[in-house]
Amino acid sequence: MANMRGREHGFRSMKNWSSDVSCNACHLTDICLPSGMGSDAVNFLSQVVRRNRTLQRGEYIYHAGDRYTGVFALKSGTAKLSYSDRHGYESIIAVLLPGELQGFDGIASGRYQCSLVALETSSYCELAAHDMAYLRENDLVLQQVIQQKSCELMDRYVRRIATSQRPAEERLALFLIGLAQRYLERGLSAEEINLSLTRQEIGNHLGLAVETLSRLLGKLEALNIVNVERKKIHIMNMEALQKICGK
Amino acid sequence: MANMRGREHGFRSMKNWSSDVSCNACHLTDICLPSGMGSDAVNFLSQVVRRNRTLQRGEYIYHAGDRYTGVFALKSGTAKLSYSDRHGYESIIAVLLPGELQGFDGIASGRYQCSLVALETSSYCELAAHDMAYLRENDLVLQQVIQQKSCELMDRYVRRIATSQRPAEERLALFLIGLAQRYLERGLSAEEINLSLTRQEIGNHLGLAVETLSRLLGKLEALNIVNVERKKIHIMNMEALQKICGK
DNA sequence: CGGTAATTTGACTCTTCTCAAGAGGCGTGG
DNA sequence: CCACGCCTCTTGAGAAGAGTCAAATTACCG
Repeated sequence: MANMRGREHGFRSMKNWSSDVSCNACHLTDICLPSGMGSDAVNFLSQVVRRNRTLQRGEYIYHAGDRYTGVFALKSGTAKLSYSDRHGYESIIAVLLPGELQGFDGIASGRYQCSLVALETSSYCELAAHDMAYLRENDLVLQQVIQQKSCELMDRYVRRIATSQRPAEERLALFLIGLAQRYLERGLSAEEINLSLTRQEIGNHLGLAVETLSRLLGKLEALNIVNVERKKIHIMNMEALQKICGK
Repeated sequence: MANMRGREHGFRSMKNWSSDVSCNACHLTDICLPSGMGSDAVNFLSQVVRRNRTLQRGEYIYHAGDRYTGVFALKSGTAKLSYSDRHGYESIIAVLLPGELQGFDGIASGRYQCSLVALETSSYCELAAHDMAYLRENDLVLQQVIQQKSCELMDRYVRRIATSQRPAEERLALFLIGLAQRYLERGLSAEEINLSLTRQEIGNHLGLAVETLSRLLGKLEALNIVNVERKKIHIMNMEALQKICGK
C-alpha cells in the first residue's frame, strides 16, 4: 500500500487531491466521518483528507501486514475486509458500503491485520495517521467521532460473533436484512440489493459452502421471499425474511 | 453518548476509593491500562480510577441496556461479556482475565450492548466516562492507550469471527491455547488452566452443544493432550494442541 | 462462438445437535 | 457426618444440518 511517510504536518496533502469534492460537499456527509461533527470540524477534516483515489475490482486499499498509515472511507463502490489466518484460510470479515470507515485494524499493532479490497470499481478517501493524531490533539469533536465510529464497528463485530452460531438460513436472512438497512441509510432502495460479491465470497462471509448458499437462495426464491437474478437480489417479502430470524 | 458535562472537573471521585492500591503499585500495571504509559500518566490515571469493587459469581459489573458510565478493568477473578439478541439468545462474547478492559461496547450508542458478569469472586476498577473524557483532553498518552486497548479488543473480535467457522475441535483448541497464553502474560502457569465457566458456558462461547464439548474434552484427554479434572484443565501437550489448529 | 469461470443441482457423507438416560459433585439440613 | 436432592457433567443413540464431490448448466469475455 501507499507509502505516505516522509510528509510533515500542515495540510499539504490537499494539493494532491484538490480537484475533488470536499467533505463539506460530499453526499456522504451524513454517514461518513462528518456525521455528528460541527461545520468547523468538517472544514478542518476537509483540509487533511485525501480524496477520491480510484480502484478496480480486486485492487487493495491496504494489505494485511502493511504498516498502519491511517483510516479509509469508502466513497463509492464496495469493498471487503478480509482476514487470513496463519494457515492461509481467508475470512471475509465485513463488506463495506460507501461512507463506511475502515483501517482501525491497523492501530493496535501498527500493522493492518486484514486486507481491504475493492469488490468493484470504487473510490475512497484517506485520513492519514499523522493527520488523525494531529487532529485528535486539536479537535475534540473529531476525536470523539472517530472513537464513536470505531466503537460502532466493534458493536457490529459483537453482533456478528453472536449470530455466527445461528443456523445458515438465519445468517443469510440477517445478511440480506443488514444490507437492506444500510442501503436505506444511503437513500437507496432497500428492496433492490446489488451484490458485488461472488457466491463464493458471500458463502465465505456467512460461513457457508457455496452449494449451501445457492440452495438457500433457491429456497428463498421458491418461497417468493426474494427474487435472485445473478448479482441482483430483490427482496419481495421483508417480513418473511425477518420472521426467519425471529426464530 | 454519555452526558459528561454538568460536572466540574477535578478528582472528586478518588475520595470514595482512596484506601486501595493505586495504579502505580498495582501488580497488573504491565497488562492493564498503565502498560505503555509514562509514570506521569499513570499518576494521573491513578487519581481518577475507582478501585477494587468486589463482586460474587453472577453479579453484574454492568447490564446490557445500562447507560454508558465508563470502562472497567478486571482486577482479580474472571468475568464474561455476554450479548443477548432480541430473541433472548445469549452469547458469551469474551472471557475476561485480570487486567483486561471492557465497557467499550457502551460508547457508540451510549448504552452498553452487552452485560459484564463476574464468573467467580472478583474485583474491578472503573474509569468513569467523564474522567476519561477529561483525561483525553489533557493527556495524549492516555488517549492513545485507550484507543490502543479498544483496537486490540477489536482485533481479537476479528480473529474470533474468522475462527467461528472452523471445526469444533479447533475452536476448543484455540480457546485453550488462548487462555494459556493469557495466563502466561500474567505470570501464571500456562499448563494449569482454571476454568470458572461451566461446560454450558464454554459451549456457548465456542458455539458448541454441551455434549459435544464434553465429548471433545474426553477425546483430548484420551489422547493425553490435556488432563481434565472438573474445572481444572491441565495442558499436557501444547504442541499437539497447536497441531490441531495447524490444519 | 468457443473457452473458462461461476453457479446450480444431485447424491452422499460427516460433523454436530438433540433427546434421553445415567453418573458424579456439592450444599443443605438433619 | 451422612443422606437427600439438585445441578452439572458425561455417555449413548439417532437425527438433522451443512459440507463434499461430481456433474450439468449458465454466464462472461475475448
